[in-house]
Amino acid sequence: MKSEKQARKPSYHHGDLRRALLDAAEAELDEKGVEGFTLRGCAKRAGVSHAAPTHHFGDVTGLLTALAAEGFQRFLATTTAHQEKINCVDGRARMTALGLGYVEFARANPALFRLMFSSDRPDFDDDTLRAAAKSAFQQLISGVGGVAGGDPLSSKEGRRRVAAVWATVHGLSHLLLSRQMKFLGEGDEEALQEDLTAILSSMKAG
Amino acid sequence: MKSEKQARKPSYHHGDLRRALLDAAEAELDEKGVEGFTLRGCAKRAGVSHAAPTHHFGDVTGLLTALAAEGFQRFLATTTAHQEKINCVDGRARMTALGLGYVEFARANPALFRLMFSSDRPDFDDDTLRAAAKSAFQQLISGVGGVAGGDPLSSKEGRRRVAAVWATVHGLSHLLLSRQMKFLGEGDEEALQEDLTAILSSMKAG
DNA sequence: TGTACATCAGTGAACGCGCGTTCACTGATGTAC
DNA sequence: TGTACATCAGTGAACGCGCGTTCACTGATGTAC
Repeated sequence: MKSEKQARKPSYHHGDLRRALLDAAEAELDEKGVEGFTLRGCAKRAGVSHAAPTHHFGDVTGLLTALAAEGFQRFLATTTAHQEKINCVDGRARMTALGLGYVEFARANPALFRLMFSSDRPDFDDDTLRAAAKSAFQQLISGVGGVAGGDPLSSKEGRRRVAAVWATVHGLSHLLLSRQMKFLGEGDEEALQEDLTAILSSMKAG
Repeated sequence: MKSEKQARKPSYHHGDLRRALLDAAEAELDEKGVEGFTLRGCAKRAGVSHAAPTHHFGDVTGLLTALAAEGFQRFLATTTAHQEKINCVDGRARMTALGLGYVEFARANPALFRLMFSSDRPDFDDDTLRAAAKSAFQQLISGVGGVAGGDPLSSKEGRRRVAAVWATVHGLSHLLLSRQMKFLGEGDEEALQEDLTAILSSMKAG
């Protein structure tokens, strides 16, 4: 069994390099962007030789795939937390909370968001990543569509409603991240929250 | 003066390499994606040595910047054409046409769209690119906001309306391009057009 | 409690590759006289 | 119309760089006896 003293002192073995590499990869991604991400930079940031990640992720695609999968898990946790926070059974209120969670996740994790939604570097055929993404999408779809009740994807109108809401939150996320929608919120965090809530609440989705 | 015969026969000088390189860059972008784009691949595609582009664009950033700028010009032309095609003065109809043009441009020029909206490889501080992007955005904002009349950005409600519509068309574009919104249109082009029109028309923007 | 040994998780040197860029050059073109 | 010359727009070889990956290795750990 590993004592605390052993865990603290510098050791040849890292302890939890997998975790450290995922954290480093996210930081690297934030700093360099998806396009500028490198395995070597990531290993350096984690304080290990650049060959070390191989033992945990195989190659650079493996690392980015694992990171994206974790991103979808955290995404799901964020939207779920937003829904639970309002503690309300009203479908429209829950939909708005979900949408706010979506945008919040993007703003809190810009690089991760881009990796998950706008990059082709991860392997989206990977089982773990597929499953994580599917869970997130399914919650989104059912949550958003739940305003009218039933399976939203079973009717043309339902699909259109889901598409409209999803597109709105996705577009807001992208445009806010790339700082193209500068006229919203006017620099004030509270004003931005108000604007987002108003936009989502006013959607004709029920 | 250059005769037609001279223009046709292979020559040491290209004739219009600048144009050819922009076309090649777009094809290269389509095939390899923004992340996989290289100057060398682009030059090869245009049939010139990989040092040739330097004379026209300086470096790889210069080429991508010029391509993005041209993208915004074509973007503006597309949305304008969509508006003019309906030949109608009704603000809501014009807004819908604008939105359809936006999505259509993205679908017709996926790689270019990503370069313009989701990449950091072009130099967005470049004067030409800034001007082209500004024109496109301004037409979008005034066109979308024009439903209610006046300057949409001068009131909180106006800004929110513009944001909602812009986010919707931008989000639709992204999600359609990355094939994440598979339940829309159901593979049929006509059905997709109907869906998009319905979504845009139903927006509470006036 | 010791000891031998298999396995795990790192190191660091080396590899080949494709990249953007630079450079001296040269063929083609346009212009002055 | 001819000629000299400057400029333009290409070539192709060469450069250094950082990248991902491979490899033999070694220190650390866990386990069987």
